[in-house]
Amino acid sequence: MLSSILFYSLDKAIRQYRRMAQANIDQAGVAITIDQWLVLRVIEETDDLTQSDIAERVFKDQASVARMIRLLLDRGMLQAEPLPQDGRRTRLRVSAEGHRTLAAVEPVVLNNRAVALQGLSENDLNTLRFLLEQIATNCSKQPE
Amino acid sequence: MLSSILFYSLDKAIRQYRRMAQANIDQAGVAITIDQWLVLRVIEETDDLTQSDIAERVFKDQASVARMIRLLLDRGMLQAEPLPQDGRRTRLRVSAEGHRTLAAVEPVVLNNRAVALQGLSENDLNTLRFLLEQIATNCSKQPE
DNA sequence: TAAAGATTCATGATATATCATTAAGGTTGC
DNA sequence: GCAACCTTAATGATATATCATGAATCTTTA
Repeated sequence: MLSSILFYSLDKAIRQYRRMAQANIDQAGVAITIDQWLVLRVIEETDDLTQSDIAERVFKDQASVARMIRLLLDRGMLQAEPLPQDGRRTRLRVSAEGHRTLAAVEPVVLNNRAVALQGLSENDLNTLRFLLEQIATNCSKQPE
Repeated sequence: MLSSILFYSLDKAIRQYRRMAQANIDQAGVAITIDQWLVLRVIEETDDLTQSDIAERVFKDQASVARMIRLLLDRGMLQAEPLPQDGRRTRLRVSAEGHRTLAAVEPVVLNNRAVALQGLSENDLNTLRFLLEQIATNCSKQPE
């Protein structure tokens, strides 16, 4: 039935996109995953977020974000300094290496999007976004 | 920009759906993940598939499918018999326990879909599916 | 029919998803 | 000022995603 095909299509679209996107990043010679890239970009944009804040923005789990941040620190993309006003946290900043990586990924991401959305009009995109938001809202409304 | 919001919405919709769906399955007291359920259903529908065939149908990787099948076997949802005509493969069949599980999950899945798609018309669903398929096609066309 | 090649499945490595829990550090209320 | 409570981050456990590779088993072909 249609509704089952729908979720299949949804899953398929996002997976194909992720595969293509990651393949293109790899091929550009940049060593970062899409998910790490997303986190790095959020930190670049807004300083001074907690892991939970970041998780909310990238729509992931705090535990996932904690591990991604650890990886980004290990790879020298991020730097952490202690925060005097709160001993639990650190202040995260994108390092020079991190900025270089973001700059290198930027055009690849733009190209990925352009490729993925070929043949879709502005109007299509708006429709799509509206319907997807509706689904997300429906799903979060009913925690039962 | 719009295209970035789009992929965010796509990601969000599928994640919210999966969270809700899994939560409702858990709450129904059935011990299976959505992904395992999907594989089990494919095997129920069509006997005598290779792991790669199954992977293609559920849009996953052969390696992922191999591990899910192992789990389903361990949990008694599936049974495997050797195939005389091909020593590499086994014939997978849904066990009685597997059938019980599928039956228990069925109404939950139908309800999940109904909840997720509240307020969307038949026409909306068609539009959505068409656009998502377009994106998937765009992404798979360009492996570069 | 033997060697080369293809298919099938399993598994290692690394990353992510999710839930649960822990430990440490803040905040509040009395 | 201390006890109860909340937040923050880290981590364990389990499942999945992906790529790569290995091993066993067909299949082809010369």
